[in-house]
Amino acid sequence: MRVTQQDIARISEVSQATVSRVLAGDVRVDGVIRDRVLAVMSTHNYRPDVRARSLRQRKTHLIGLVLKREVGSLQDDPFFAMLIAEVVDALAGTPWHLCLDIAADTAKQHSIYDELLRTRRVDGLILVESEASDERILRLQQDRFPFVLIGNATEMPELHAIDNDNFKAAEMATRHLKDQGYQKIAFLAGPQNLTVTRDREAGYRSAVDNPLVIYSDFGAHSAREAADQLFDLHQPDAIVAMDDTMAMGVIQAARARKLAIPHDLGVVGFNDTPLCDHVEGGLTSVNLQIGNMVQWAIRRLVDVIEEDDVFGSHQAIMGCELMVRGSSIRSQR
Amino acid sequence: MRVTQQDIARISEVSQATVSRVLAGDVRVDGVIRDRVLAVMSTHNYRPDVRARSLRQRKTHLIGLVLKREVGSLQDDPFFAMLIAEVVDALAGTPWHLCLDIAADTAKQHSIYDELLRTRRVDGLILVESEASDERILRLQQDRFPFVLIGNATEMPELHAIDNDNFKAAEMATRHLKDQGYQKIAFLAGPQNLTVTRDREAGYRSAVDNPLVIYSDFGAHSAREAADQLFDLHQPDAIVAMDDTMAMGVIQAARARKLAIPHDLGVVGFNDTPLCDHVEGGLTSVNLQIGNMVQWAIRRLVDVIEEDDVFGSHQAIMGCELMVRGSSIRSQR
DNA sequence: TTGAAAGCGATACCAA
DNA sequence: TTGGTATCGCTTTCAA
Repeated sequence: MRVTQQDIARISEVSQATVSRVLAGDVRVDGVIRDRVLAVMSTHNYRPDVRARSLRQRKTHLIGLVLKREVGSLQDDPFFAMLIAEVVDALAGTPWHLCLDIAADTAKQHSIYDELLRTRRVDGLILVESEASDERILRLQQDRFPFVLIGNATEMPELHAIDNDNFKAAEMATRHLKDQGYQKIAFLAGPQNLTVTRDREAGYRSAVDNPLVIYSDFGAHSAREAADQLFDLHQPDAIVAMDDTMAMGVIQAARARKLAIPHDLGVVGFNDTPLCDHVEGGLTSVNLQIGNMVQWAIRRLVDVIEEDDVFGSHQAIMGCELMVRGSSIRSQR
Repeated sequence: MRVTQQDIARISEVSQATVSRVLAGDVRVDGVIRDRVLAVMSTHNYRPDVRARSLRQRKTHLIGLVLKREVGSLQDDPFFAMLIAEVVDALAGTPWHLCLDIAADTAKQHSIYDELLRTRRVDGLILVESEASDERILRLQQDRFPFVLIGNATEMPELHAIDNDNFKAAEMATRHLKDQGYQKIAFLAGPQNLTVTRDREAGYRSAVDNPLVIYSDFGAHSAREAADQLFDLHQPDAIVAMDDTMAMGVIQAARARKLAIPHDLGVVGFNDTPLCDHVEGGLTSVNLQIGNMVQWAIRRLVDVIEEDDVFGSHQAIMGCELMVRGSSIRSQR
């Protein structure tokens, strides 16, 4: 059997309570006793059982992240890779750990939320790609489960949330293409029901005279099909895509038609993923500072969890930066 | 306060033990009582507390995966993205959840193993990129912690492990280039101390007359530098790279030198990541069936955990397939 | 400063 | 078939 606090107490000839105090760093414990207990702990390689501790302290030190994606479609999405990487990085060295799940559809997501939160598997949740008006959010809020949102929550200022200035980001990307001399700039949007789509579309529209918008699912494949439609119907000379993967779809479609980038077609993506450097000449992309957003979100979430601060609220808007690369530099030609 | 089993018992006017039995689906419970209890549970939205259950059952239903990477370097590695995606996918719909951590160096990794396993945070561990001879493995084995290895463990047949036939995979990739008429095929290897490097190097050497090997760290950047060295010193006309990201480094170096792919340079990578389709013309790559490996590993791990089957052992070798794309098709020219 | 004892919320054994 | 009760390993009053 594994060694418990009870064992340490017996061997150290003190009470279990004292061992617990030593573990907690309680200053009231006599120095001599503390050293003795610590010595016994280390010789017996004792480590407290987090399961017991979780039960007693009502805290698992686990943070949940539920991805909303078709099973199997995750690998093709550098955004999620970045997101996960950033979360894991932010948690490294802290007492917090990440519990990662995936849910294909909304129904599945509901039950995962239940499994994670109602069963108290995790202490809090990071939500991405959720709509603030989402029924789930209301429920979490109502049950006072700690969570933070990465995304637009301006309509519900009482939520903890961080978002990009997606309007400005899209506007910036579009203006850049305009400045480079592109005339007919299209916007390859994501699913229409997402606020992130709506925000960016608005930013795009504000920068262009004759808006040309097409909606598409995420992923290179859907984007490629949408781009083909755009080429067939409207012959744009530049495309702002909702993310780098979709921009890759555009580039694939362009290659198939022998459209030269950036000469015949300018392309801008979002997220500034490693993909951008892999494209020949480079893919211009809007860096959304996902790392900073994640760090903010986690810090906020931990605060809420620790202080039971479910009522106070903060929201933040993260800045963004246009990373100009070859795919949009027409002026040099 | 949240509703406990005690509450359900009181409201249903039965003992807590009976509620527990209903929850466990114990057939001995009277149908009428069971229905009553279930009704009360559902009206009160009761969900058992996994923390209490974990303590009592000595099982958290959490599986640990510790990534060995510099903090911040994860995003650029589609292999890990695939790995994580596959694990999450494989776990979706099961009672198991993933606990994901990262450790920069070996020392950190040690302490994370301790934190995860000795504290009983997870029930078992999936190890990747570990060497079978690794001291950590001996310790885990000695402590009889459930774990499976994704990697070469032929030297320790008592371990649970699954691996590719890396020798054959590299041999296949190299022969393919030879068949395409490439004369001077170099091998861009990973860190020399990894068995995966050694296995693939051996496969490469077996297929080539004048081996030309250079070692490099993982990642596009290091690979690009290594490729530059190769070009400067040996002018190979084809390169087998240890993974797709490194192959991207090779491609970047080739672009800078105006080497046309596949005409002047043939390139093959490993892992068959989404990257392969993003490269113009496509990147030929060895598909290692990571999904199947992960599924095998998890199935095995769960078996070990559930049946306390720490002694019996199985190892498996996964097949592989060369996915031929444009980067290695010289013959058509 | 230390120890005894009461939980945390579940499971499972032993009687009835 | 059901209820009472010990137990999982730890934290935290309450006394001493």
